[in-house]
Amino acid sequence: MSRYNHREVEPKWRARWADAGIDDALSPAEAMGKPKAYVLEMFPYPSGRIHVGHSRNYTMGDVIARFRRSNGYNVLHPMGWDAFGLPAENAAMEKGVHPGGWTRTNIAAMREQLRSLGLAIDWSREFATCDVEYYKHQQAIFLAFWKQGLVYRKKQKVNWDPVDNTVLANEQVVDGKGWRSGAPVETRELEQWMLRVTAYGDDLLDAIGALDKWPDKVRLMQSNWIGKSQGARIWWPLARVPAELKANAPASGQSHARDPLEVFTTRPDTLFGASFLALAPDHPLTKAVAEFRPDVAAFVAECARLGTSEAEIEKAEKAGIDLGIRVKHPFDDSWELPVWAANFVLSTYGSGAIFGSPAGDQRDLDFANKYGLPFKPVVLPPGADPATHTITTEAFTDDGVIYNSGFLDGLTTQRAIARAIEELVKLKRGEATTQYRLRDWGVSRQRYWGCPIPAIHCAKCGLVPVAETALPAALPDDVKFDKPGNPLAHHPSWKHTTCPQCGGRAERETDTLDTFVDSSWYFLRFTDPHDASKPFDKKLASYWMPVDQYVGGIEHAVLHLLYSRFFCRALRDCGMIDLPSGEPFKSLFTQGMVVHETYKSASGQWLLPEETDIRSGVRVDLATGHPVEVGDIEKMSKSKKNVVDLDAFIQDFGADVARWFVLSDSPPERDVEWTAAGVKGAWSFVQRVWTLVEAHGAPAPNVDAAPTMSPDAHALRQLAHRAIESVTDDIENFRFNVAVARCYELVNAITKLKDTSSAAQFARGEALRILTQLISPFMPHLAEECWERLGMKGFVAVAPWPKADPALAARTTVTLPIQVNGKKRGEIEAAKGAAEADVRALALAHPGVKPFLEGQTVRKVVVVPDRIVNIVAG
RNA sequence: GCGAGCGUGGCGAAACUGGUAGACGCAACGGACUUAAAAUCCGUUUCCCGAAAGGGAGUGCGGGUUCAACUCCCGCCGCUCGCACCA
Repeated sequence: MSRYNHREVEPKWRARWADAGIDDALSPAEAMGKPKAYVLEMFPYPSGRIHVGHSRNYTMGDVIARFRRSNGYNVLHPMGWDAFGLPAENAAMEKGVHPGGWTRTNIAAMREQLRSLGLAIDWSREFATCDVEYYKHQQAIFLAFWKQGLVYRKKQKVNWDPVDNTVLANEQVVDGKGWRSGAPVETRELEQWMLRVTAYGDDLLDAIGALDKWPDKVRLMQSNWIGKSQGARIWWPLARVPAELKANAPASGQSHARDPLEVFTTRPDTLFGASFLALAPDHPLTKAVAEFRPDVAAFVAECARLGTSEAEIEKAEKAGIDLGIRVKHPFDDSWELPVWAANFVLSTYGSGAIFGSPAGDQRDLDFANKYGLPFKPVVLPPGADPATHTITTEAFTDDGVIYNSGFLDGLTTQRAIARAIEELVKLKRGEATTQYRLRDWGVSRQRYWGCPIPAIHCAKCGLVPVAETALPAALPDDVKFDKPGNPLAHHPSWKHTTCPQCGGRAERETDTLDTFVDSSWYFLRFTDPHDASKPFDKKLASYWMPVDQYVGGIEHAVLHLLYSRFFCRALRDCGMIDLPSGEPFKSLFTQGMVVHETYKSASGQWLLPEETDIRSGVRVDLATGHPVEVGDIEKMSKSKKNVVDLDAFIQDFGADVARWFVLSDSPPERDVEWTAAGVKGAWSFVQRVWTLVEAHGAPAPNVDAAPTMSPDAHALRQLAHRAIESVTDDIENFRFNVAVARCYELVNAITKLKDTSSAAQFARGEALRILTQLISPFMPHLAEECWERLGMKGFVAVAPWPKADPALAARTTVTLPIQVNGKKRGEIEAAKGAAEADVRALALAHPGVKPFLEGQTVRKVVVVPDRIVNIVAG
């Protein structure tokens, strides 16, 4: 008997599939009424090589794609490359290679790796976002959005590295310093290109309700991100301001020295509990005061220093400074409150100012306690006594009844909010408003390796779109990374052009687009990937969209998904696609990571798993023989070296073992730990399946065997048909680990059947064919080899998915556990659907039950049909 | 701080709308085959008492609802994830 040789078998079948073109999607016409299924995994960034951890995401999508194909769907399952981005430029600076060349090399390597996994991907549709054939259409889309009023320019704060002369991404700021230069990062305002996502804010929020095939977690994260809150804006008239502020103010027009201070609140009901106003450190009024007060200037600088990383702000203790300004309470002109600047007020939300109502907000209370500001409770918790209720260090933030609050006394929180707003409107001191956390999307990046923004700066005409006929605005190849800043801006000739309107000399925009733009419509391009004249054909996109199953990591739960949802709405409204809902992804699955132990050598270096081995129970460093420190189990990552290389693994064990392993054991949404023992289990399963199939071969089926079938053989047939039902259901519901367990059960049952009669041979052959089909989405190469060995024609990959024979899958008898007072005392076999009275009689007469009923009165017998019997006695 | 989720054998886990807790895999142990080992095959394996038959306990802890709770409710403890202190 020959051992299964994956090194021969796997490439053989991949070549045959490719020759037959079975993985290519059919056009709508060729599909001839087949339903469509668009299955997509989030496309990868071509960072270099892939490790086994990456394979899980693609394998899950592949199982779904293959399963749909077997069930008669016209499947689109494409792959491409999210190929623009920072790492390529870093490589250019560090290794002196061209970002394009580096990216292409990586793509070539990763394509081969993905191919070797045996994924049923339509490679004819492959593209990379750095292909000019892709991004020129992105520029067209940008121009369409511009026409639609969704594009504008605005000054925005950025992290500026004064040494490298460049804008830094948040991840490039380490401890407030530039990662490369080490210089303290400055905040600068730059004119940035913006996309008006907020135009769709309400729709993006409301539509989340209809995304019923998305994880609740992601839906929640999306709605928190959009963050709609109802409340009021309130104007607080200035009562007293420092003389310097007045002196610096212009004589007329708007001025912080005269205009009321605007504050947003969701709790206008607590206005009578107000004890101070607090402004963000970069609020215009704070800055105005800082101009003549060194202590305020120092405070602002201190906040800016801490402010680069959100985590640091979070840990920072509440701090503030009195600005020497007094305002009048909106309900009582004689009541004056101090205005402070405080580090916990965000300039980017609302108006960058709050009123502090310490008894009803923990942050305000902490702040008031720290600086000795007064406070009084105004919300009475349910059941509390107004005479004794006090607040000291813990604020009461829930709903209650308002007191100590003049005309609001006695109202519930909700009614008091409405009443307070009514009064504010009457006094012209405020109004109801809706506030969003969602901000417009800044898409400008001052970098080379991205899609150029198709705009021209003309001294005469101002900002002018590049003419559509002049697209693409292609990236120049001859760029240098030898000096700081954006290479596009340094290029000697690229930016010089003529104005499309006046024909005069003008300059190209040198900003490129955020790579999230690239990934916001790639799934549309896959529907029509080679269209030279437009981004995609409206009919094709409308046929394939939405993506029926999207699979990816939870790390994209907010931005990528939100931007894609925005793009689809905007494209719909530009008339480019028929997608009434505007929703790109019908069903979303977020998969868990592959994790692995980490190893550190005696000298503190991270070690690759293959650089270690277990010697007499202890894991040692192969280079030195010293024991290694076994660290935490973490997500596979290059930096911790806890990765298993895909090529080496496939060479040793085969793609099928990797695919089977990453889907075994752990539920797909949870992390799975990669272990040598687990690999061994998957490997021996492959061998077991092959051994069974090999031994059985392809005997002529004995069709009239059934009447003389032994009970064991019949039981195998039943189990096989039940396995069809279960695995089908499990794949449908993303329970791959359970599907795997069912396949093990089937193999165990086939192994156990020792009967060699021809009827048993028939049952065994049937079970093996079923097994082969059930494992085919998981281990496609092995399945093809088995299919052939079993004498079947054609590819198992395209064979119709098996259907369970209801007569065999159905259960005729059931085992009913008998409980006495909830404790199991025996069980009986009964016909399915047996009469309740019969079951009750059998249960009461059961020998295991009787002793427990002696001397007891049977008070009740609960019979749950086909489930359980519980006798209540006492 | 806020929000969400999770907690089941030595380990990864299963258990449909409340109905036999621990399917399946790994590890471990025993056996067969082998000169031996690996591989493979056959068993055992939640814990405690017991030679066995059998009994008792058991799904983080404490309560509750129910004939019946891993599942539902209340209160704790622990862990993980997300976040922009969102006023």
